[in-house]
Amino acid sequence: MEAGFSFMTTRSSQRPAAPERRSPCPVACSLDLFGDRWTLLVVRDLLLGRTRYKEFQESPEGIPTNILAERLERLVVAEIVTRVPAADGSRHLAYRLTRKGLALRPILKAMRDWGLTWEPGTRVGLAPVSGRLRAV
Amino acid sequence: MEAGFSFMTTRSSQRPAAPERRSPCPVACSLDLFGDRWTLLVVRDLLLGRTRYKEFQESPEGIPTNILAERLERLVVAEIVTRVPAADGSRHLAYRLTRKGLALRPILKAMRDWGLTWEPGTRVGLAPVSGRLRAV
DNA sequence: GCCAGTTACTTGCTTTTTGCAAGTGATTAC
DNA sequence: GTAATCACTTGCAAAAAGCAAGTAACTGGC
Repeated sequence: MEAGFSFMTTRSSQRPAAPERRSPCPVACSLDLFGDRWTLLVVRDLLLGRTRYKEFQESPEGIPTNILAERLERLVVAEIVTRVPAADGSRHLAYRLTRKGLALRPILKAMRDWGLTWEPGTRVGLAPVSGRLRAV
Repeated sequence: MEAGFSFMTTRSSQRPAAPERRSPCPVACSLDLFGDRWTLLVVRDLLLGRTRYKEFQESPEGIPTNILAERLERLVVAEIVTRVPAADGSRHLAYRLTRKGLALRPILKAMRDWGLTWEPGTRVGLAPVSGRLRAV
């Protein structure tokens, strides 16, 4: 419901206080936020200039739609991503990385470099959109 | 069974061929290997000089023992970790990062830096063991 | 040599999360 | 006005996580 205008709702004002941290370790805390097989792929897509729900769905890994919705919500709550109106004037949504989200770039870059070096058969597949941001 | 000598068994010779990759993207491939809430915490402990099963269990996050066993096995199969005899001459096991595993350091470092910068309340908690390796 | 304790796990079971398919209401395109 | 698209939600089966308990091999003290 209320899909097209959800960026105007109070959805992000629900603050879950503190969802319990396993330890004060910054690595453990990071993993509590994005320690799963999908979240950083959405961040990768965002870093490559993708901004819309449908674009995330079209990535080659094929994220299930319910998981995509849940991860986007988690990223918004964590203030890594914000919902904004789409740039094209339509009332569709767009997702954008906050400064906190853009700061994830070194993590993604380190993962890409590690994969390219140590996992044979991997290669940079997704092209950055337009000229918005260079490769992860 | 046969705990003390399992590093002499053929356990690591069972090769699962290729456990299906979601895409050739190096980030997706990395997440297939360690995209969960626990695996990189074990790698963190290894980078800090911890080498034994019990030491991993004693980390503040409290990894469940069955998950620890499964993750260690996966890391061994992925050739990120090797099982070796403990240094103290006893017949206990020790786990050590391979070159491939040591190459994960930039990822862990980027996560630590991000957490320290963007997640208030986090701090470097685990001390490196003896002089073996400096902080993640 | 005997017994208690430690190490490195395994097993069983319940809860949570994932993954797939189908459905839905608002918006946009023709 | 009708069909298609967008951004989801819902339902359900399967997989994984999480907890507790158990266990074989080894070690340490007497």
